[in-house]
Formats: sequence, C-alpha cells, structure tokens
Amino acid sequence: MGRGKIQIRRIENATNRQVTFSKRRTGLLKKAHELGILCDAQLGLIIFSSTGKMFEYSNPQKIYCELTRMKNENDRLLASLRQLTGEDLSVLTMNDLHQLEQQLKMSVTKVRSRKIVPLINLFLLLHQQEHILEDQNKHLCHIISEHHAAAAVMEHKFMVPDPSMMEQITYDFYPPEEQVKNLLQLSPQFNHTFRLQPTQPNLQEANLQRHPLQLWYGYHH
Amino acid sequence: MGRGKIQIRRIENATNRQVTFSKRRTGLLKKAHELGILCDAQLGLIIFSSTGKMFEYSNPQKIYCELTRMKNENDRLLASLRQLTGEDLSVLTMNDLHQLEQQLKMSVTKVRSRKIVPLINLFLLLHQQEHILEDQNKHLCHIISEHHAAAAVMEHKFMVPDPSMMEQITYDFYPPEEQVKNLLQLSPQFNHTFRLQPTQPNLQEANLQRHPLQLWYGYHH
DNA sequence: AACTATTTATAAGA
DNA sequence: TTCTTATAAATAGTT
Repeated sequence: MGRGKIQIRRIENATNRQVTFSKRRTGLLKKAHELGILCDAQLGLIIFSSTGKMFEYSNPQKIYCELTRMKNENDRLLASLRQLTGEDLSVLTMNDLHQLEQQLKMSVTKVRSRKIVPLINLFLLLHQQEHILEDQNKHLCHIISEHHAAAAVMEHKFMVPDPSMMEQITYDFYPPEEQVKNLLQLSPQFNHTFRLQPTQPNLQEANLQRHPLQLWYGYHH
Repeated sequence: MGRGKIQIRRIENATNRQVTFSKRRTGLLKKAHELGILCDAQLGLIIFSSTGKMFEYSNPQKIYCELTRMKNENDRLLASLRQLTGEDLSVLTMNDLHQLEQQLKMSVTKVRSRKIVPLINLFLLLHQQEHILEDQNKHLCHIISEHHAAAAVMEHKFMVPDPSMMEQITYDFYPPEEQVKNLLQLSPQFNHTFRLQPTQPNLQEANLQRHPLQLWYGYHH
C-alpha cells in the first residue's frame, strides 16, 4: 500500500527504516485499539524500536505492567533531568521556575561543599601534624641543648610537610556543615590536583598512622 | 476499508463481531510481523477474544534484554538526577565536580532567562502602547485646543495603562538572548502573579490588536 | 511533516 | 465459514 510494493525484509536504509517504523507503528497501534473496541477483545501490544525505544498499547492485560511502569518512570526521570538542565522549561509556571531555581542553587552549594572537603581535611591533618612536630621539636630541643648549641636546631624548625602527602588526602572525614558553610563564599578555584576518591573507611586514619613518629619528612624552602 | 465505513465502537451483532474479529486479528498479526521484519523491531502481541481464546505473536527472545536495558537506562537517569540535585557526589572526581557546577550554573541562567520573559514582553508591550498613546494624545490635544483650554487636557496626559492588562502578557514573543542576558543580573524576585502559559501563536498580537484605538483605559494616579 | 499514487485491508454480500 | 468485490484505509515514495 503505497507508491510501490515492497518486499517484507529488513529495510537497510536507516532513515527510511525509521520513517517506516514510525508510520507502521502508528498504524499497528491504531488497529490494535480498533480491534479491542470493535470486537470486545483484550490485548497487549508492546514494541521496541531497534534503538530501544518502547511503545505499547494494552487494555487491561497485566502482562506488560512492569514494563509500562518502568517506561513511565523513565519518562518521568527524563523530564526531571530536562528541567534540571534547563532544556525544557516551557511547561513550568512561574512558581515552578522559582522552586527549580532554588533547587539548582542548593545543588551548586552542595557541589561546592563537596569540592572544599579535601581542603578542610588537609587543614585538619596539617593542624595535627603541627602539634606533633611542635611536641617533638620541644623534646629534641631539650635533649640537644644538653649537647649542642641551640642555634643549630633553630635552622630546621620551620620546615614544612612534603606536598606529595596532599595527594593522599581523601574525603573520609566529612567536616561538619557549619565549618564548610563558612568557607563556601571563598573562591572555589583552589588547587585542581586533588582527586576525589570513593570513600574508603579509615583510610584517613591509616594515613595518620603511617607517619606517627616521623619527623621532618618535608623538604627545605 | 470495506464496502462501507464503520464507526469504531463495539459491534453488537455477535456473528458479525466474530467475523470481524477473525479478519482483523489476522490482519493485526500480519502487520505486527511485518513491522518486526521491516524495521528490525522487537515486539510482542497478545490477543484474547471476548470468548477467552488467546492468540499471540512475538519474537520474544529479545524482550527480556529490553527489560534489562531499560532498567540500566533507568539507573543511569537516576544517577544523573542525584548528581544534579547534589544528593550523591561521592563518586565524582574534582574535575567532574567542576563540570557539574558549571552545568548547574548554566541551568540557573536558563531558568532566570525564562523567568524574565514576561517582563520583557510587558516592557515591549508598554513601549508600543506608549507610542500609541502619545500619538493619540497629540492628536486629541490638537483637536481639543481648537475648542477648549489646553490646560484641561494636560491633567489627563500622564495616565498609565490598566495593570490588569499585565495578566494577559504571555510568552509568545521570546526576546533575543542578548536582551535577556543584560537583565539576568537584576533581582529575579519580581511580581509572582505572572503565570507561564503554553505558547499560543499570535496571542500576543491579538492582545495588541484588542485595544488599538482605545485611549486612556488606565486609571488615575 | 505533507502529499498522493498505489497497495492493502476489510465490510458487506453471496 | 469462505470467497468475492467495492470501498476505506494505510502507506511507499516523493517533495
């Protein structure tokens, strides 16, 4: 039924196949519907295009219920996604738009919060190291002062930790929201070399325990 | 398609219904088969006659694959959604986070752009009305000055349009991006009473044409 | 996304 | 039922 007769075999031209699929799918769904009405029949029809899109017609039969539910869920998710990316705002009321904007701002806040975590942890780590070093220094100064001139020690007192240590900083300690919030207004463009890693419990503690007694593993300025 | 056209409603004559069922069922199964072959689609069709007889066509082996694929798609969408709402950022690298933040900011920009559309249109409308009113005023002043004291007219010269007119502003004219961008940094917290409506072609123009000759339909300050 | 020449499906009749 | 056939409907190729 058309300008020419066609053989029933796979249409090789992709565009042509897509167009034919669209037309015949419509026709099939229509005829399924009509059969159901005219003859009082129950029927279920489900169609997956070669690209995986699903179409279905069914009156009461529950056979494809799960698939249908899933498709609806899928459509719903896709619509939400489109709105969150600002692709399809045409159906939203002004009120919807306000809420969406608030939601997006909150998301940005959360992302920034997440981005700043390594800095906070680095800070906490350095703070602990500082205390350890101070104590150790004090102790060593005391010992050495009995044998050498104190001035020789002072030269080494202001070394800093090895920066390679920063690469081991992880997200395991999530600092309290309040601490983070105070930092959120700072520029988020800090050192990009940190890499977020999937959370591994106690890795942070493992890091701390790896060098508990090591002194001055840093380098000279 | 037959000797006469029929209405799509339940065929009351049982014999007739049975005959039609038989014919159309055959046709439907054939078309389902053809669609599957021609367009490389997966499909399942199941038919129960009103007497409970079952007929089906399917190339079922792939239906379950589709189910799996759909589930995966679902999971993927859900993950994206979680990230856009900042619910699950734990698997993202710092680079991912940067990109996500940019995406969210762009979304906010789009939402704000959408929110400001009614204002722009209101502005354009008022601008046009202003010209119309000015011209009309000029014309009337000229006429009236020949019969009355000009001062009597001046009292009325600074009326403003009726605010109820604002409620008719729609989104039909989408102003150029550049115009919008300049306004985006303004507070988006303007009048909430505008409601976004699905685009209706030429409604804007209809609004304009509704009062082309009406003067001073505004109220006094 | 329309159009239209043809093919196909089918309603009614036998 | 099944066959026939006039007609409605679907659609292949085209624009």
